[in-house]
Order: sequence, then structure tokens, then C-alpha cells
Amino acid sequence: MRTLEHPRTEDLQLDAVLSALADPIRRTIVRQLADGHADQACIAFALPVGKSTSTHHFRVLREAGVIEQRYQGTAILNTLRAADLEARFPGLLTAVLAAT
Amino acid sequence: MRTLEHPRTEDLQLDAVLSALADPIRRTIVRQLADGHADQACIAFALPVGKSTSTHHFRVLREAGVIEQRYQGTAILNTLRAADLEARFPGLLTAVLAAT
DNA sequence: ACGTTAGTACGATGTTCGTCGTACTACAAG
DNA sequence: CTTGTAGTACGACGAACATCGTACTAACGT
Repeated sequence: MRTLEHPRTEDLQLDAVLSALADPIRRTIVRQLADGHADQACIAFALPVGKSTSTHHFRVLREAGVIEQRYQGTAILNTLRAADLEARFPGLLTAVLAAT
Repeated sequence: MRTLEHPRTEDLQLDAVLSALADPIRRTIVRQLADGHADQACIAFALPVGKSTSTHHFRVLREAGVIEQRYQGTAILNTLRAADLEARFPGLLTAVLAAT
């Protein structure tokens, strides 16, 4: 099984999180995940960009610690790390989601 | 008197605000303003960059609507638009400040 | 074994961003 | 009017970023 790197909760960087959330396409992903579409494969997001660009955005979100990705067969299931973000940066994700 | 453009509260863009706050130098400015150093001139911030770079960062913050700038003699007094940000994106500035 | 599906790796390209230095302007004080 | 102070304009530079297409890999289903 391939494994994917995730930063630990205590290692989350505000810089990385804010930069990740500053992109509209990445906020689209975060919003869909927050709206109950947890554990969706990358392909299910219907982003207006090519496949490799999509991969790029998911990676940015994962490396910033905003989402968790785990393999399931050929797909990757994506989950919002809402609890981790709330623990590290209280209120931040909530505020961004409310504003989107 | 020279005038400076500021976006209206209802025109604040989440994209612009998040991008503005994603830079560590700009967060330094915001933090100092939040810590009671309102109405300070740009020069009072002792930023680790050159003068023109400093101007650049203040402009990004102003154009995003994060700070208000008004001339007073040769100087510019800077103020955090905390109330406007709170009205448009509730909890966002608070969360970012708490995390810094 | 073979084809399908989901995502990655890689290289390229154009754009934006942070940085700088120099020259300039606006205002104030003497 | 001259000097000083605070910030701007402009041009340049390198780094980072979003985007793409093509070729590749890993897992599944038949």
C-alpha cells in the first residue's frame, strides 16, 4: 500500500494553511468536504482544471494539513481535518467556511 | 491632500484577505496594529525589508481592506479595520490573530 | 493476462510575488 | 528657500505558483 505524508497536528503552520485556503479552487474542495461529502475520491469534485493540476491542489491541501488522504484501491479518499485544524487554529476553518 | 483607495466593507474579498494574511511580514504588521499600536506610521514597524518592499506590503493590506491608511503630514497613519473585517468575515481576523 | 480506473511524475510555460535600489514627490520645519 | 522626513514610482530580478499534456504506475474487475 502506498502511503501519503501528513503533517502532525502540532506541526501545522499558519502560513501553509492560509496559503492553501487562499486559492479559490482549493476552497471549493474544502467546502465540498465540509458539506458532508467526506471520503470522496479526487475525481468526484468536478474541478475546472486538468487532472495533474487537480493532483497538485490536493497535494497542497494535504501538505498544509487541511485534508487527510488515504488510498482505497485506485482511488484516494479525502477527508477534512476539521478537528485537527480546530485544535491548532481555533475558529479559523469555521470562519473561512462561513465566509465562502 | 493625497487620498488612498480603500475597498468598502461589503466589497471585501476573501481571496484578497486570505492572501494578504498569508504573508508573515504582513501578519507582523497586523499583529502590531492589533496590539494597541494603532495610528502608527509605516516607518514605526521596523520590518526586516527595504523601504519600497515595506510600501508594497502596506499597499497589499490596504487594497485587501485589512488596514486603513490616511495621510498626516508626510506620514501615513495605519489602522486595523477590525470591525469591518468582523462584519464581513466574522471570526476570521480573531482566529488569525489568536494563531499568530 | 488484459483492459480500465485513479492518480502521479515530469517537464514546460506564463504569471504573480517578494525583494531590491534609485530616483522622485509631498509635506513640514527652520 | 532649503533641508529633512515619509512614503511612492519604476524597473529589474529570481523564486514560487497555477496550469497543461504526455507518459507512467498501482490497484481493481473480468
